[in-house]
Amino acid sequence: MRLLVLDGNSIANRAYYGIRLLSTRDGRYTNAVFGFLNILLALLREVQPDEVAVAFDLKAPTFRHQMYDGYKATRHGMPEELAQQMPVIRELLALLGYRIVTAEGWEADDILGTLAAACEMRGDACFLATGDRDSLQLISPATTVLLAAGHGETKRMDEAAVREQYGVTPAQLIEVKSLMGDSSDNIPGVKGIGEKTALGLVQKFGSLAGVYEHIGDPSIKPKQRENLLAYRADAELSHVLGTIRRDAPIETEAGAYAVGPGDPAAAMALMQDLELFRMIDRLGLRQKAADGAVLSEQEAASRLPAVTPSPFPSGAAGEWLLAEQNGWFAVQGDTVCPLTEEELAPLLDDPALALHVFDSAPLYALAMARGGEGRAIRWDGKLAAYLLDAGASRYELPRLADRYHAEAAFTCEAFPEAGKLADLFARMKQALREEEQEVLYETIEFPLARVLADMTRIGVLVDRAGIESFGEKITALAQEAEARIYEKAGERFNPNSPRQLGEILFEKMGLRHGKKTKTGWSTDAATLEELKDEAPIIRDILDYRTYQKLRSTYVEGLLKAIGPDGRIHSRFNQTEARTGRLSSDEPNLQNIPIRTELGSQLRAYFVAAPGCLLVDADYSQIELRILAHASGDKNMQAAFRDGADIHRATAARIYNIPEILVTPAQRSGAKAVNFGIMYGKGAFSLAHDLGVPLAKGKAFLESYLAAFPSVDAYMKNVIEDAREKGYTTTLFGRRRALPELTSSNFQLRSAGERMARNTPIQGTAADVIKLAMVRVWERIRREGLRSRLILTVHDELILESPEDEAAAAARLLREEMEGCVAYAVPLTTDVREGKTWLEAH
DNA sequence: TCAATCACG
DNA sequence: ACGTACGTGATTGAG
Repeated sequence: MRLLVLDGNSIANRAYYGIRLLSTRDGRYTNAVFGFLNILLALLREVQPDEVAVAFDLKAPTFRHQMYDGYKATRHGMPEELAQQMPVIRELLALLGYRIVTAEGWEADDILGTLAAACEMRGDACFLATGDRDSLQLISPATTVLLAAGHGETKRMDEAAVREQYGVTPAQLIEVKSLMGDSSDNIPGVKGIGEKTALGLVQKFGSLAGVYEHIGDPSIKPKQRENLLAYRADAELSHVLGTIRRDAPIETEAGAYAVGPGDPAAAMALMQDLELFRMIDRLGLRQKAADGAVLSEQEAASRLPAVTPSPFPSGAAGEWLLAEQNGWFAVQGDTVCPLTEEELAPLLDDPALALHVFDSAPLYALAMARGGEGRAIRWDGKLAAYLLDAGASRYELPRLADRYHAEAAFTCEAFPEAGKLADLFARMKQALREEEQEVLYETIEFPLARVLADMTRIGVLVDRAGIESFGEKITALAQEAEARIYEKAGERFNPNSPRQLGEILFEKMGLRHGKKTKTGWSTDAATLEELKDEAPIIRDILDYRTYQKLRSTYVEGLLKAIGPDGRIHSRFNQTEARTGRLSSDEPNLQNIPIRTELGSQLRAYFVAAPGCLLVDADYSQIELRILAHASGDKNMQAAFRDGADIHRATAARIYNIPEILVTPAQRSGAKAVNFGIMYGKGAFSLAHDLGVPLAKGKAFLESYLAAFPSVDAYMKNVIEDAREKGYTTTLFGRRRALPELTSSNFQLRSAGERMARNTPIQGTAADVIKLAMVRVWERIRREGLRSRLILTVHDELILESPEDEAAAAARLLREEMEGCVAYAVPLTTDVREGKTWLEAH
């Protein structure tokens, strides 16, 4: 017989802190629930128990509380985000058939101790799962502790492991703790005695009592002896407080904790409500719920026409749904037709068909690869899903079906039955209408998919030989810097490893360390920059990092990505960024260096095809202009009209002086606030960036907000509005859910507030350039031009144009970009032409 | 697989 | 008292 006992509170705590905060669309937190189930599944796999008990603390004061009032007084209260999830965890466990054990006035670890003792009496094996090291005292030949380590992993602790780690027996851990105390449990211990000393004493004298029997022993230092005698009462009280009890009033009979059938259907419904769709299958709930409902399944089957895959009918017409689920399937009514790519490609431009698809991007790519355009594609469920929840990490049919409660049972193995896809699509269309995102969908998001597919297909030409020779130069520079590093460090190590680098700089060389990271001292550029006057090696490390980055990410990364046509065909992802921006990958062409002279040389190798020019246009200060418009701030709007230089004009308004008198420091201060204001930057970091005292940073921020009062009001309003609604919107109606805004956790809430400030601005800028892209692409086509849209970098569009067409293309680009919206301040662009990206930008 | 770092807007 | 700027993607090292 094997009994598994979980310390429910402790495991929930581990689960909560081990997994980033997850929430449902309507803002209920689920990370602890999810993490708890993860850990439970791992435990079941490892222990293979015959019985399972889950112990929870009851909130009432415990037995040990009553004995010592201060006990646990300093333990932090459970965060609200976790507290909310505790009853859910308990409910779910019960629905899964597990027995929950509590006892009024007793703590979970006392229940663990009691069950372990009962197992020992019977000769059964007991496994205690907890994150609390106190439970190690319960270890015996029959009792093993599985210490939760995070990420569902556990560390198996038995007698040998305790002896190896602490050099004492499990029972002696109580003696150790009564000497050293435990501040998190408010167990006082003996002042001046820490873990090392306590372990040493117990190893030598066996127990607390043994220590006092040999209090005169010469190995005890006089100061320690004095403390031991002075705090003897604390030590003895600690011994009582630290001993886990084994006599809690709970059921201990064999068989009392057998796992019951539970209620799989209700458990599944709860998991769906919590949007933990993956977990449903991992727990095998779908099967169990189905087994329990055989009758209704049969009834359902008798009502629905039996659906068998059939070939796509020749001459088919009208609306078909199309989605990929281990192969492509077309669906119409009750008909389901599997399709190979060969069969599918011609359908994508069939004038008789209207295809409502899930994920149009690969379909456009397929159509274009065969010379088509994908004209039959009329609607894309993946884009709808993105607009309905930009926060989701992935968009997949099975989980969407669950989320929208389409009466679907999509599985990963087979395509859903006919009708279910239609149900899901209909619900998403309805939701788009209700959220007033239809216009955004119709005019921007849907038509953009084809534009992006076209950009990927065309790609951008690069000068391979140029990149290679740049690479050789950089490699040589990197090797030289590396040699200087080894020479100055006096040894060889891997300078790419922040850990090894930290050891050299902060331990061996004794440089003062700044911020810490999770794994050691930070060695990032900002930290090293502060040290560069203290040791010459710093310059070499910073240089090495620069060269290494250029070589690995850019030179090697780009060379790997060049296609047989000499061009790089990056993807432009439409459902990745939560603000509505596009992202680019394989390779990312939106982070090609420009800020340094050396790095920007790479842009010379992005070139126009022979006989062509690159025509590059970028919006000037689009986000600040959107802020000026959205806030309605007349002063900021005037600043944009007044000056060629917005930061100078801003400074002039802050100080109420003519632009000509603005000093460089005033201008750079204004620039920093202009950007900081959109991100929710505080006085602290503003002051830090400007290198001025905190008070000065504060004053700067205040004068700024006084000079632009409507900006101040707008920012406050946008946060408040998002808090009430639970989401924020762009000027085009794009949404982003922000459940963080109602968190009781200061850090989370603050982060939410910064997102609420920034998303409407960044997102609106994304809406604008996306609209411009659609218009540019369609106009080029309409006018029969040979220019092609090839790149976009957030506020920048690049065309590749035949030389004789470049001037017209430049005009078109400017007109469409500047003219696609009419805001209170004009959106202006800088347009340039050149043979390379370096020249054109 | 995650953390640290750094490239861009 | 908190802890200090939004949004991405690629590479590297290390558990």
